[in-house]
Amino acid sequence: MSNIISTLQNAVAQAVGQIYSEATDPAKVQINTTPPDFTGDYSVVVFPFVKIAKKAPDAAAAEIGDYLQKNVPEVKSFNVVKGFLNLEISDVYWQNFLQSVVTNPGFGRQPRNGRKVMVEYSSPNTNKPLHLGHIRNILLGWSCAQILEAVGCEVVKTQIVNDRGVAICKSMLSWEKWGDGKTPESAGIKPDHFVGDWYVLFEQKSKEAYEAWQQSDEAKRIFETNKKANQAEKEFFREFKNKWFNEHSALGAEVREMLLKWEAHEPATMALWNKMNNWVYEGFEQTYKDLGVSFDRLYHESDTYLLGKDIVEEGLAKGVFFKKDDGSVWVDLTDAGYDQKVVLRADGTSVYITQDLGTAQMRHKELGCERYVYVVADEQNYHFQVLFEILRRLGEPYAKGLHHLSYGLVELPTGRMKTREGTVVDADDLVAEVIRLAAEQASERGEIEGVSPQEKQENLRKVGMGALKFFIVKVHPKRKMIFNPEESVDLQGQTGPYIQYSYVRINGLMQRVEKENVDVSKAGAYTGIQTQEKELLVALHDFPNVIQKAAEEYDPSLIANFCYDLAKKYHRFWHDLSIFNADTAEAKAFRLQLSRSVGQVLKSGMELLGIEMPNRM
RNA sequence: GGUCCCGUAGCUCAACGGAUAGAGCAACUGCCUUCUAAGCAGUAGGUUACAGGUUCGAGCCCUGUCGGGAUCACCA
Repeated sequence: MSNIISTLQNAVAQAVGQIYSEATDPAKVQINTTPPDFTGDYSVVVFPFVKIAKKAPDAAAAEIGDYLQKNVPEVKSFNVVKGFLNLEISDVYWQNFLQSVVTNPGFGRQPRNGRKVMVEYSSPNTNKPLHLGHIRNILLGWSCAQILEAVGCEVVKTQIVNDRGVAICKSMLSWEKWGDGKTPESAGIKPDHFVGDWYVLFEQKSKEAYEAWQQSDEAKRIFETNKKANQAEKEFFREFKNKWFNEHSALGAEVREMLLKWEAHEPATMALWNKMNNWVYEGFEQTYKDLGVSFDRLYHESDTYLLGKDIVEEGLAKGVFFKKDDGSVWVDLTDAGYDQKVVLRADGTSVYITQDLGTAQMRHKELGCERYVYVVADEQNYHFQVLFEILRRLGEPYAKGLHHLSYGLVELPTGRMKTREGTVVDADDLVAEVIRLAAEQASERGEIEGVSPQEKQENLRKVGMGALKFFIVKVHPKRKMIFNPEESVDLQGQTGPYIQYSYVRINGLMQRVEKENVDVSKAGAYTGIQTQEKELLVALHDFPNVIQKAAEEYDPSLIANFCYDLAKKYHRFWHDLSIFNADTAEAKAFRLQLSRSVGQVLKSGMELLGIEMPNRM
């Protein structure tokens, strides 16, 4: 069944061609939904045609409207207000449309189109558990993957684990020195948190050592000789911290030693590294499971950190890179508005971007995707611009399919999350908290009959997670978002549970239809569609377009807003009109079918956001 | 300082260049004898940071200004 929008676009273009003898691109014809205060379902913007028509907007609108009414069977009537042509679509069209939705559970989704896309949406470090920032990253990425699948792409969901380097060595060293052989099991702590605790302890010990060192004569001497004019001691030492760690700290020396042993594959170090990383993976797995996400392919930095050196050779041969006297290799991107950038150190070791170049190439060989989407916070915008620019210059065949899905940082009402100040919101804590609050509010509301304890718990989990996920995913990715923990667990208003509740209402109706064996075949005979019903139909009709747009823009918030809007309209419909007790059998059947469609679309839309629907609440 | 992003109701967020800028939260007021009130309806709240420009029409596009953030490492 064809889309009414494109039908109207074509017809308007045809009308303009016939009446004014001027060709118009149908795709450029603007069709909007008519605002509630006016009569009509869709409105044609006729201003672009007034020049062609050489008439006043109202006159042109009337002529086009007249043509549409005569030539397009779906157009029942029209009216003209201030140059806007409002069209009313026939009930027959809406009846057919409703029927087509009811009989098509996959409404809104496209068949497979043969396009393969990779979405990398998690890249955690293995020294600490996941936090709120990771949650936004993960939810955005997961949702985009679902949306891309819905428009027909084959999606490969990947994770790249930063499992090596200084950070994990700190945790390792800390556990080795002070861990006393404890394990997550013996300590009764979730394994990734266990590892994170040793990292925190390391930082603490290091901080204490640094403060003690600052009292030494050596420190005073360094301060006096190196301080900037008028620089306070406190500020100087804050800036000096990294240098101190690298050049003066005993712990720092030990960490570097451990890193070297790791690079040399020293067996004991490798064993320790494996042990601790496996603890972390075990913990991550639980968190991912709680968040309801999964990956098709895992990459480890320990496997990829040496990649990219061939590319450097290749780039040198192609003249994209150049070598400096000291032997370091650079790329000059100043003509593209960027800087010069090192791609290989003088000693031949890689830098961050070298590794990313290598990984991109390796992954393309392996996966052969058309597009590669990296879901990474916007602090790395520059890095990805540079990375993509280099790959373009190298003539990599997939270069034009690279996309950085950049999202704004998550802040608390009190400002940025800071590890040092302990304001980081832990992912597991947050998940537990939203479910606890859902349970609390449910119990205030009283028991629901006929629900088993397991089912009840399952529904509470869905409601709690629905609140959390919707709160995060409803915000446009690009915007930095303020995360207010209290608001995130709200269950009323513009929230996940509000949408779930409309679904639960529908679910209740459908169960009754089943039980009472209601005959809905008379739905098609219903006449006189009400505005509350029409609103729903128009909204439903837009679902495929919204998915399409969300896919094009990598923007799940469009789906979230769509679902909220549809749920809101359904609640109004529910309140204003009787469904089971409708005046006629036709109205009852129609409203039940309409409800079924709404439920189906809401479920399908929320699924694209990674949000599940409870049966009861 | 260069580059990029963001400034919309007290707060959190919407609005393919289209009609009178919309929701939720918070505040106040109504609506459960009737399909689940996690709902519905109403009141109040705005010079869309500011100044210009482009056009039939600008929150959206262009220029400038002011605020906020990110980034400009041989760190990752």
